[in-house]
Amino acid sequence: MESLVFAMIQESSARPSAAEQARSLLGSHLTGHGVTIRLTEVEAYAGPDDPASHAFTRTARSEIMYGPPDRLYVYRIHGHHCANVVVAGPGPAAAILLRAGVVVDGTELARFRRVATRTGAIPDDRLASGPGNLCRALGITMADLDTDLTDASTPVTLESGAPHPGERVVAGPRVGVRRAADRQWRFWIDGDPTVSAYRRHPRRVREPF
DNA sequence: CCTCCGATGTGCT
DNA sequence: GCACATCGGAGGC
Repeated sequence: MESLVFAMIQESSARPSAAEQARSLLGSHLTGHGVTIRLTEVEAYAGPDDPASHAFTRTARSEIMYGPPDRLYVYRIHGHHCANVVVAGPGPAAAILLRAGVVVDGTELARFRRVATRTGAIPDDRLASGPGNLCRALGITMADLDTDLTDASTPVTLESGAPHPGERVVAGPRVGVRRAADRQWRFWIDGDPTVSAYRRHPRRVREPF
């Protein structure tokens, strides 16, 4: 059986790129510890050919990206958690960073989790906006590292879906990355209020593909 | 052991 | 627009 994300791409018999698989994740439902979101913003990260990817240097941390697909890769940055879906790309390693979503179930629980870090009310469209906020809303921590997302008995699961009729998918450069900043590997649903604004890395470097 | 540095979020100017 | 809190990964020594 093919991987979850790969199975959603119907045309093309060739192995889909990380970017194609990222795009195909939009509209899918991700459930984490009682909260479900519909994905609206994702980014693709590849292997040794992608200087912005953790898999660019193969270490104990990035090893999971070289392993089987449909596993959850969680890492910490600046004190926050970020969640990725490992996919089987044409290269030796790839994962999709989950950047934002609309909460479709467990809204009260998501609000409760987010309130801990912020004063005052949080608008519903900000509950899972940004990779760190997404993880906090869904209760995703390092304890969820390597979760099999196709196993319904785990606290974190992924169900395939697609953008609603009429919704447009757009692409742009990945947020906050220093290297390979010209690669248009970020995908989002055009006009969705949960999608974050683009921010350049303070010391962005140009990189020939 | 030590230094550098982010796939970030928030608040302030 | 900018500053900074914050902390583990990675690599140099």
